[in-house]
Formats: sequence, structure tokens, C-alpha cells
Amino acid sequence: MKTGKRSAHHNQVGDHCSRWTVPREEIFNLLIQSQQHLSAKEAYAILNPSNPAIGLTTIYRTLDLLDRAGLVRRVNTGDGQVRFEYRRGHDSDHHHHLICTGCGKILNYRDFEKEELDLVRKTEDILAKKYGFLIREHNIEFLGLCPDCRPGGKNSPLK
Amino acid sequence: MKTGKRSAHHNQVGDHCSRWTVPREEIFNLLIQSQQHLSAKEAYAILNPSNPAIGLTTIYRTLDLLDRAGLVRRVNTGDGQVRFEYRRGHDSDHHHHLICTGCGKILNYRDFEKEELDLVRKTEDILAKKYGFLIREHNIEFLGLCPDCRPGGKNSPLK
DNA sequence: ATGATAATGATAATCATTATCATTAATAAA
DNA sequence: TTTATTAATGATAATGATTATCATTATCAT
Repeated sequence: MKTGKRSAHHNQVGDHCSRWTVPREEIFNLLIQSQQHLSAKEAYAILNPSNPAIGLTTIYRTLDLLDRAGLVRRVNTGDGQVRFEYRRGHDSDHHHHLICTGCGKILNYRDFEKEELDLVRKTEDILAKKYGFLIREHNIEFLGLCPDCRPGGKNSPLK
Repeated sequence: MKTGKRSAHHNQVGDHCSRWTVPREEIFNLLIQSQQHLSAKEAYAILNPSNPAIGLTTIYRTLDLLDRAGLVRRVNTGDGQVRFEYRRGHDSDHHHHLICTGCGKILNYRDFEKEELDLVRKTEDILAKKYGFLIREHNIEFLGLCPDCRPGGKNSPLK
């Protein structure tokens, strides 16, 4: 069986584990390729047909590993499952979420106004000074109804 | 046993239930008084000594009821328990969270700059137009290390 | 008071996530 | 390359939070 060592990533993950294995490679690749936020169960369902040897437990463990290594971001959608998304690490990948409370759909958006970025930075500064917090990250999410679920939409009870 | 009817709230909750009961009153009061974000378990632990007749199930149900009625806000701290906080409904109560990834402490902050409020509104507008979303709410959270957990702090491994 | 029914609480059931542990695979040493 | 060491895996059981069930109790309109 091929080793699948990936030195570029091995360096980043090195502090948290010592062996970059085939299951880890597969799981990580899936996250990189996926356009959606995947839960452990979902990742399992996708991988299982092609990689029936990879167990659900390993997926949980690997997602946690990747999160600790900072390669993946944990997203809390509030529906009882934790989801993960690949974190590209470039600012260009930074985005916020638009969550439909009707159907649970999640949209990423990254069309920030320049002011939005300034504001976040400024707010972080203020909070750091006022509360002594060392701010590492922020999440902004807007909740509402998507076109299908809003009144008049095809999923809406109010047509 | 006293009924504990509370007409002011009854009106708000009326769409979601028909009887304002003693357990609901107690649970709601606890949320109003508490300065912290409470999980069902925590609420149970606090209420139990004085109200041993109130079961955990009822607490789950009531918190959900209050949430659906908009009287309480669900907060996802990502530690596996859903927490709730009383939602005062005035704009003055609107706040964001400052979460310490070291010890899990949550700080509310509401010292917004006026620009921050303007910007959020503007962003909502833009997103509504661009994606057809009807935006009802937003959550902004900053994650980082509190004074105790940051390097040099008394909880930090780096002293 | 009484009848209709919503709310309750004890219990069991779910569902996501974690711990355990014997087995397997990956790396280092010979 | 074989082998020894040990990290990683996967099946399974365990946990912990939340939800469903259902017989009993409390509430409200009459």
C-alpha cells in the first residue's frame, strides 16, 4: 500500500502527530476538495464507497487533529453536528456564513466591504485594550431565510 | 399551588403554548436573573435545591419554548452543551461574544462604535440584495485568550 | 366542581462523539 | 531487507446531551 506521505503538510501537522497516513491523506483531501462544510458522518458517507477500510472513529480523530493543527476550521451550525471546512490560510479564503434557519443551507460569502475589514480590525483592537483579550479569530454569521424559505419562496408555508 | 400567571409574558409566548405554569415561571426567572449563559443541566442544578419537583426534561422543553418565542437566545459555545441567555429585546441589550479558547469563559460586550452598527446594517442590506436572504439576526464572536490564559497569564503554560 | 386537554416528570430511546483495546501499519534500527 | 518499536486504526462499548413516550397531574373554561 502506498504511503502517501506529504511533506508539505507533514511539517504543519508534525507538532500534533508523527505519521501522515493514508486515511489522513484521504480525509484531508476530501476536505480540501469539498465545497461544503462536512460533518464526520457526512465525510464517512462520502469516503466509504471508495475507502471502506476507513472507520468513522478515524474520521473523528483526524478532523480533530486537522483542527488542532489549524488546517481545518470547526463550524458550529447549531443543528447538533459539528462541521469542518478546509482553511486555506490566505486572507483571500476568509469568509463569513449566511445560514438559512429554514432549511439549514449554509452559504459562504467573502464579498466584504473594505469597511467591514477595517471595522473588525478596529474592534479587535478595542477589545484587546479594554478586556485584555488576545484575539485570534472571529466568526460572523448572519441568520435568516434563503430565497426558497422566505415568505413567497417555494419551501415557504406562506406562498 | 400558586398559578404564577404573568400576563405580560403570556402574550408573547401565547403563539407557542397556552399555559404559563409555575415551572415555566421559575425557569424563565432564572434565565432573567442569571448573568451567565446557562445550559439545561446547569439550570437544573441551580433550580433543583429550591424546586426539586422540576424535572430536567421540563427544563429542556421550556428553554426550547422560550427560544421559539424569542424570549431567550441560544448560544453555541462549541463545548457540546447548548446554552441560553435572556434576550432583552431592546437594542441596548444587543451584544457580541468574546470567548476564551483557553478556559471557555464568555464575555459579552456591547461597547459598539456607532460605525459598527451602521456597518452591520449595511452588510445585511447588501447580502439581502445579493443572495436574496431575508436576514433576521446575526452573531459575531471573537475567539482568543483571556487575560488569565494568554501568555504571561496565571493559567498559561508560558509564564 | 367538572371535563377537556396541555404540561409534567420518570423513563427509555437517540444521536453525536469519545474511550478502550486488540490488531495493523509506519518508521527506525540492525 | 528484516525486525523491533510504537503510533494509528477500526470495531465495539461507553458516554453525555438531547428528545420521544406515556401515564399522571395541573390548568382553564365552563
